[in-house]
Amino acid sequence: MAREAAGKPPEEILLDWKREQASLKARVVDQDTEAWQLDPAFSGLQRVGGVDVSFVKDDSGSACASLVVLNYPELEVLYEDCRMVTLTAPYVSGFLAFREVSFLVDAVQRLQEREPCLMPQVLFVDGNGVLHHRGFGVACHLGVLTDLPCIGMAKKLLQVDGLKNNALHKEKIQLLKAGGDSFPLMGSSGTVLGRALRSHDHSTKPLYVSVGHKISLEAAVRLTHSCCKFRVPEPVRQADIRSRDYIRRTQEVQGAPDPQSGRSKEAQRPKACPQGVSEEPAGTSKGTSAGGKACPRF
DNA sequence: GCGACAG
DNA sequence: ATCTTGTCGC
Repeated sequence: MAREAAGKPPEEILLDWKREQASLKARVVDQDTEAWQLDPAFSGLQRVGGVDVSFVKDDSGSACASLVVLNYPELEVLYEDCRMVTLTAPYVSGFLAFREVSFLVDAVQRLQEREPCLMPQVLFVDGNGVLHHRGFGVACHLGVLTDLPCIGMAKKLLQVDGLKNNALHKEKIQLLKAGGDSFPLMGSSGTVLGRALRSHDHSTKPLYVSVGHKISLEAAVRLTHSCCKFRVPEPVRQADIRSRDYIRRTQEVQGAPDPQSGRSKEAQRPKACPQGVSEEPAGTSKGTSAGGKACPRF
C-alpha cells in the first residue's frame, strides 16, 4: 500500500534531506551558460518550459504533475504532459523538492523519450531557487537533477536570511511602477538572493525570482518579465491551468456534473510540432544519448 | 502565547 | 496547495 503524506518527518529524515541539499548545492551553476541568455532579445531561445503540481481537494496523497513547453517568443503551447501521482512526503517549508521534484524529473525524462526535439532550453519552476533556507530550493534541485537551466519563481516572499515582508519591503514594492521594474533581495550575509519583480504593468503584487541553475539572476529576471502575459509567467501558468483541469476532468462524477465545466478556455490543444522532424531511422543517436527519437541539429 | 509557513 | 462569487474596471 502506498504510504500517505503524513505529518512532519522525524528529525532524522530532515537531517538526511539537509545533507542531500548540501551535497547537490555544490553542483549549482548561478551564471549564464547559454549564448541566448546573453543576447538582449534572447535570440536563439525557441522553447521555454514550465512545471507545476496541483492537488486533489480532499486527498493529500493525490496530485497532478504537469510539464508544458511553449515556443518563444510566441508563448504558444507545443507540448503538455499531465500525470496523476501519489505523493509520499509531506510539505515542509524548506523541503518542497522532496515532495515534488521526483515527479518533475520523471516528466522531463518522458519528454526526452517521446519528443526530444521539444526539450525546453529553460524551465520555470513554481518555487524558489537559491532564495532558500540553505540556498537550495526546488528550482535548484530540479536544475541539478536534469541539468537544465531553471528559474525559481515564487508568488510569496520566503522570509529567510533576514529578509522580511515588512513595511519597508512593502514600500519598495510601491516604487515598482512598470512591468520589468525590480529590486534586489539582499540577505543579511550581503548576498543578493533574488529580485522582487513587477511582472507586468497591471500587476501590483510582485514575483520573487531567483536563480535555479545555469542562468544568471539578471537574465532570469529579464526572461521572466518577457514571458508574462499575466502576473505569472506563461509556462508556469499553463502548467497550473492544465494540471488543475486534468484533476477536474478526472474527479468529475457521472451523477453530479459540475455546473462550472466548460470554463477553462485557456487549455486548448497544443499546436502542431515545430521543425518538421517527423521520422528518423532508429538507432542514430545524433542529438541525444538516450534511446528513442533522435533530435538532429541539421 | 505569537508569528511564520515556497507549494 | 485548497476552500470560494461576485464584482469592479478597462
